[in-house]
Amino acid sequence: MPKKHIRLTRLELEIMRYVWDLGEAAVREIHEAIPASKRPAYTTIQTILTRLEEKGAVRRSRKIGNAHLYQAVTTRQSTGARLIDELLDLFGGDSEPLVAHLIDSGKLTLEDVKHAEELLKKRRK
Amino acid sequence: MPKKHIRLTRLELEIMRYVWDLGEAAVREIHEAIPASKRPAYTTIQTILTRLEEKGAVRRSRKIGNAHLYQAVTTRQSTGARLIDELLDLFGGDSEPLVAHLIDSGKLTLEDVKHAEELLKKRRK
DNA sequence: GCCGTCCTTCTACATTTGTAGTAGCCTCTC
DNA sequence: GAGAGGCTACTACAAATGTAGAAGGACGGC
Repeated sequence: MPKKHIRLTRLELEIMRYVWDLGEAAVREIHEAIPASKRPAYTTIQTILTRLEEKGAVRRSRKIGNAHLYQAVTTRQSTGARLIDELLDLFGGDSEPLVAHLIDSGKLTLEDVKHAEELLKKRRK
Repeated sequence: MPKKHIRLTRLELEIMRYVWDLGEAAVREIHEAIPASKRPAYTTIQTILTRLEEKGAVRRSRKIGNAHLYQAVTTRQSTGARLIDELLDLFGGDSEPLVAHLIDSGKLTLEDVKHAEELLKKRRK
């Protein structure tokens, strides 16, 4: 069975994004992928990856040369789902404010909505 | 001008929820409003409120007897908006996965979607 | 086979966060 | 106006988080 919940910190989440995006990543790849302006030291990334490994969010998949490659264990979906649920709590479980903000900030398109509607109808059956 | 960003921790956010819900709240009110099973010590709430005050998220509005009443400075909306945006970053700015999860977990109704659609159409003009 | 690189592993440490006790100051009630 | 009870202000401290240096091992090129 899957781990209860893995609580990731902001920085950990930030690093996870790269792991998810890259599929499989070495410390150096992640380090270089981070915009120079906010790039932490190489060893900082390493430390975080080690902690992520301890938390069970990533695992070492294989080695290339003497470098480890890390791979996500937790999916972006499930991690995101938890965060969304937490966010909803903030609004007492009502998703309306959330959707409203997405629209206000132009992140939710009409197309997205149509798609959502379809999903909903399909689901209803 | 408003503070750059106020970064609230999980517990702080939890407490803010009560402040928002109650409009104006004393430490004791919040303390009692929290379900006994997860209720921290009275002074813990107090500490958090003091920190929230330092961060500029709440302010002391007035006193009742010798107790301070706290009031939110930051709105639930703006705080939520920031969190949503952070969440979106996780998905590379694509709100689809977010909406999909809302639907999967039954939090987004067809009615919500219709409403969103209207908003969008209005906004497009 | 040797050397420079690069990677890992360990260790360190300041801050932030969660959690709460203590002491003393008000206030309301007699 | 004296006492009880509640409230605040201070202090404390462990754990989590962000951040990184140092030391040494291994790999690839020559």
